[in-house]
Amino acid sequence: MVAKLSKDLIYEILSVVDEIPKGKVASYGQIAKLIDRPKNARLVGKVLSQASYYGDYPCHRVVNHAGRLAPTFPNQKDLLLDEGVEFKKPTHVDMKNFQWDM
DNA sequence: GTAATGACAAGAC
DNA sequence: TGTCTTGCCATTA
Repeated sequence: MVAKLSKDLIYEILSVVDEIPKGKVASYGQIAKLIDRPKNARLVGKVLSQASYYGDYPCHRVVNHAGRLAPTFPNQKDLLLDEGVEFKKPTHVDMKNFQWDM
């Protein structure tokens, strides 16, 4: 227990993250919209930073709108590559082909 | 109550 | 995609 965010937010966000199909990535904005909070993209990031504490969630499939990975999660790239997600650049995912298509 | 912070988004160039 | 600016929102001090 490091920082208690709204349990509602955490549950909703992690619930969506858990639905991201393997080999795909979703943007914070996408998730924010799915939880009915289109402007809470930043909150999503905060919750995700603690996601590992609340449970086992594929937070590595969540990237920002530019396809960049989390600054505190360097291993994220490796995990994505292992799932088939390609990187156009060392720091950017190929969003065009691997963004979660709903 | 106010200010600062953050794994961001969207628009403009 | 990259960088800069503005906007949003919840948490923390």
